[in-house]
Amino acid sequence: MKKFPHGTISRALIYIRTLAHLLESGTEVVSSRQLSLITGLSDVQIRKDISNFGKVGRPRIGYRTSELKQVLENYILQNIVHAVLFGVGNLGSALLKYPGFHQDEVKLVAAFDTDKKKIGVKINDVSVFSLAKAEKIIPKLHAEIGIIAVPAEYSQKVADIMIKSGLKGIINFTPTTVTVPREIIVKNIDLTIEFLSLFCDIQ
Amino acid sequence: MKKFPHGTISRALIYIRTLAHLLESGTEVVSSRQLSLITGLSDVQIRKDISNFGKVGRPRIGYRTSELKQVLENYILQNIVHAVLFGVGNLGSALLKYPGFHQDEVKLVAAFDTDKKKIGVKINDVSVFSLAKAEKIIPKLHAEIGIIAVPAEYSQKVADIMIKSGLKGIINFTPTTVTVPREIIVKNIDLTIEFLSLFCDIQ
DNA sequence: TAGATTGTTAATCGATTAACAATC
DNA sequence: TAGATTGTTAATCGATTAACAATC
Repeated sequence: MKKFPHGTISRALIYIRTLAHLLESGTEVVSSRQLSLITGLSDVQIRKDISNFGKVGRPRIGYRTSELKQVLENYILQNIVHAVLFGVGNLGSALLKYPGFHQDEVKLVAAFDTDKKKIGVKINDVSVFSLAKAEKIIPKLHAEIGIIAVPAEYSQKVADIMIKSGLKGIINFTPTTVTVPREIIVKNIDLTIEFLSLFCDIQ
Repeated sequence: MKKFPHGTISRALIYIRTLAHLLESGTEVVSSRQLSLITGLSDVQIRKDISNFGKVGRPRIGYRTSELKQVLENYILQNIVHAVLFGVGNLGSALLKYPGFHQDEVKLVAAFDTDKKKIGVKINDVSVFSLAKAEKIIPKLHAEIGIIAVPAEYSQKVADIMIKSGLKGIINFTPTTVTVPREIIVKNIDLTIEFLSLFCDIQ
């Protein structure tokens, strides 16, 4: 699954969504040009991306909507991603209720917090456990990814727990850099940086 | 502000944060090698990034912490970014309470919703207005960026209102593509895609 | 057949990395 | 001076874009 250019996976997910919409509206065949108009990406890039997954289109005709969707999903969505959440504050709660996760792609399987008022409750069918039990519970859950949504000063502590628990990927919503072994992959989603870099772009 | 490589701005914001921490702990001078160890970025990249902002370091010595922080901030943080929020649901409420915005860099100046129960309330000192009044209110606020945090099916409608209101940048949290004029810049933050692409990376 | 569209190979572009000269 | 570190110029790398051949 490593052989694709970096952005191809993200764009493939956009293609899958777009194809799902087209299928709903009964569109059976679609060209790269049409996909380009919908997604704003260039038709060349769309064809290049799709060619990574095999020769699925027909010259002169385009792509069969359902076939292309199937092919992309076979490569990318074979497995549901199981994630655990650390920190059930405002952001954490919003993530537990995030409607995009309620489809079949991403599933939050547990949440952890240190606040006794939160421990034991269920939010959107996900149980909140004591942070102290994380290392015991997580290995049983087959989770791959952990989400850091705690206050920034605890992010490293939580990251350490995640690594001990066997998680392989971390999504860090705090505005801090966490230090992890090389084989662990961290993705930082820093909202302030997103705003500021967009702001620089529009200047 | 356009002349910098694409990632330089984002990384510069990380440098600013790191330098702030170092300053707090009384570190007066720091080398690119030390910054590398803290941030996980390479020392060469750090020097290259910093060189975009002038010759601020001293060979053999390193960078003066406060001076470097000042220089980076002068380029990047001259202005506060003013943003307006569309949609005060779970995610929208979390954004209104996001502690990262309470510093000086990003300020949410208004929120809009269609739910009468929400209109008129204040969350974290930000007033929630009727969506119908957006086009009247926004031009008076000097806001630059709009945030889409409404249900996905309304994202295009909200984007159209944003454009009519004179906003120049859009941060779209819905898993949809919005169509906008070329001069408007859209940044999509699609949490499902973030999870899935991280998942692909760890496979 | 002619025309449209895919998929591939080559060219371009931008960013990262490496090498090294400048400098305190 | 010798050594360490910056900052710049050149090399590398990867991704995007362009050109075009293949094909229905």
